[in-house]
Amino acid sequence: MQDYRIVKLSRRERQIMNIIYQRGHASVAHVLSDLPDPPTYSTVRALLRILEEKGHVTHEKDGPRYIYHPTQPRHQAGHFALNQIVQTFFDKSIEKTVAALVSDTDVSDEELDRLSRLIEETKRGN
Amino acid sequence: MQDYRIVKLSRRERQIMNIIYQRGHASVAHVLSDLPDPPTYSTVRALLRILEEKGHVTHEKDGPRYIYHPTQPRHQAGHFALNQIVQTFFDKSIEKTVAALVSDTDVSDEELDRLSRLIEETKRGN
DNA sequence: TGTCATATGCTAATATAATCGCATATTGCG
DNA sequence: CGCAATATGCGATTATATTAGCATATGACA
Repeated sequence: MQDYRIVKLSRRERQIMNIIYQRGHASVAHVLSDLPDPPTYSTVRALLRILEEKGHVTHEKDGPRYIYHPTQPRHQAGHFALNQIVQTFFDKSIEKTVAALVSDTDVSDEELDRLSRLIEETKRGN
Repeated sequence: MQDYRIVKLSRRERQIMNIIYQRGHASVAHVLSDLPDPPTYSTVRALLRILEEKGHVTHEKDGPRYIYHPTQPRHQAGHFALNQIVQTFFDKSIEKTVAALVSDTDVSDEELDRLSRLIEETKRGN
């Protein structure tokens, strides 16, 4: 995986990147409001500055404020993160991972139907 | 989720926990051999000591050496980590997550068949 | 049984992360 | 226009993580 840098993030950096990925993009105020044990506004800005220096995010101006975007596309980061989980907790088994996903909470029958269809389509694609 | 503490792990702590979860349990030497940019043996021991103080691992004696085990069960930690990913990168959608899983690499038709069966069984369980 | 290889116990130093404060700029609006 | 609210720029401090070294114990085996 090209962007192995993501595993080197510190605790706060990681939390912030998660917030930005979850929202797609975010202002300082957004990040602050989503952070657990939130520090001050200044602190968040400092961390975003560092993340930008390291190349994990960029910012654009939206009127008076900065909006931060991840540099690595969401789907790519998602794939990477997901593979990590599969390796670490599910013996590299997609099946075990899916089992955990569907066993989890209230997965509706409609959702399960969509999953069936998804897998059938994948089969045909092969 | 009860064990929200896991998100507070530092970079090295996280790496070490991942190794222990991947292996199930591990000695200092195991952890050291799996760590990227490996530090010294002493360093790994210090980190394991800290993880034990914080309650993330325990150790048992295996002859002359310590074997470290996670305190939170693997499946539980896996569920938690997986949910985080689903929330952060896949809009809380199980379907999108599974799509990423099966689109990824070389998923065999046999694997896809097993997935189909798994989902059918889940439906019946509902 | 003596000795080498490999453990742990404990302590201390250094590097990095996390935090905040003050000065200054910009926007929106009465 | 002028002012309150909300930004950013920059610098400095404190907390935490990361690292390593030395002394000592334990096990395997020639």
